[in-house]
Amino acid sequence: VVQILAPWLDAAEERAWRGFHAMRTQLLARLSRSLLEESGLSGADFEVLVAVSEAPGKRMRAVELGRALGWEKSRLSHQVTRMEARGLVCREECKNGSRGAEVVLTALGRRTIDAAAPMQLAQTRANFIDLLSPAQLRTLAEIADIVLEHLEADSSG
Amino acid sequence: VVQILAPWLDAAEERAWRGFHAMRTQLLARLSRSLLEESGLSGADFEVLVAVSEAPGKRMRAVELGRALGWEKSRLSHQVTRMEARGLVCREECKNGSRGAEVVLTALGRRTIDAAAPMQLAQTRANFIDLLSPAQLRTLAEIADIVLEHLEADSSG
DNA sequence: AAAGATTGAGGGATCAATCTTC
DNA sequence: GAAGATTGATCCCTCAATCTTT
Repeated sequence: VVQILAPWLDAAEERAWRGFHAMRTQLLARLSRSLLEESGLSGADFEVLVAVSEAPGKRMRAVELGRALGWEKSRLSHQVTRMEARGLVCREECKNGSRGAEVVLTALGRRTIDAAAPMQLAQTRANFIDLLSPAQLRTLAEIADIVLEHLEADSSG
Repeated sequence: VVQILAPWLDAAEERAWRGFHAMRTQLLARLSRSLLEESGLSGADFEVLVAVSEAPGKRMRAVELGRALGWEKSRLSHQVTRMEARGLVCREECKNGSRGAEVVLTALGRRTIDAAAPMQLAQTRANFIDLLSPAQLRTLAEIADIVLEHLEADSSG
């Protein structure tokens, strides 16, 4: 979101913030581009397929899926509509009680995610994980924990 | 882009990658939401206003602006069209030679960015920078440098 | 009314095609 | 032809409104 807040940040702060901003932007662009080229999937498609393919029975209630991904229900609904049109998943009525739908992986969806996941992993390693030392990875995880904890506390408190 | 690549990542790698992914997503959501609520600007609006407002004469050639932001020309064109409709910037023909347009900050654009920038800085501090130690900021900057250098080398080589 | 889900509109990002000026 | 810029199509995301079932 931010570019130049320079006058009010010291040099070290600015370097960290700008770096984070640029890395976030460019790494995401790289990974989502390669995913799209190699597998024909958007990042959102991929996340849905991974979540559903790991669920027992390769099916998941829509409301659960939304929670797992941290998505709004309308976003999930639109996304599933697009993916259903392409044959990657289908909707089925929930077994017990008719309130709620389930998202079910199709055979095509299964094949697609099985082919895409190893490639995406390789890209993630090559462009990120394997470039960093164990200490750097540890610090990054710490940073994420701190920031996420703050965001949660702040929104629920 | 990625959620669960767990089987092929060790615990430390997974923690760092998942943490980065979640932090990237949620921090961006928080900052862009507060920017929109407080100033009526999207992240893209903000970046354009900051860049133009810092240029000499509060004006900037479109091609330069695109380079500075790392945007495609069509993205910039669409964005400027929307911002022009809202009166935040306007287009003018380039002084020397008629090839190329300039994007010029309007009085409204000036007022808007002057009001928005301090709030956005405060949000960035409160939700990110001020939560981290100098050592953590330093490591994050290092990580960003490594990853960005790799991405550049990889795309140009 | 509340929970689960869908829909439509509108901003946003990317791609391919186009147009103009040099 | 190449650089600078615009346009239209399409997908993605958010919001507000709606619909259904309990």
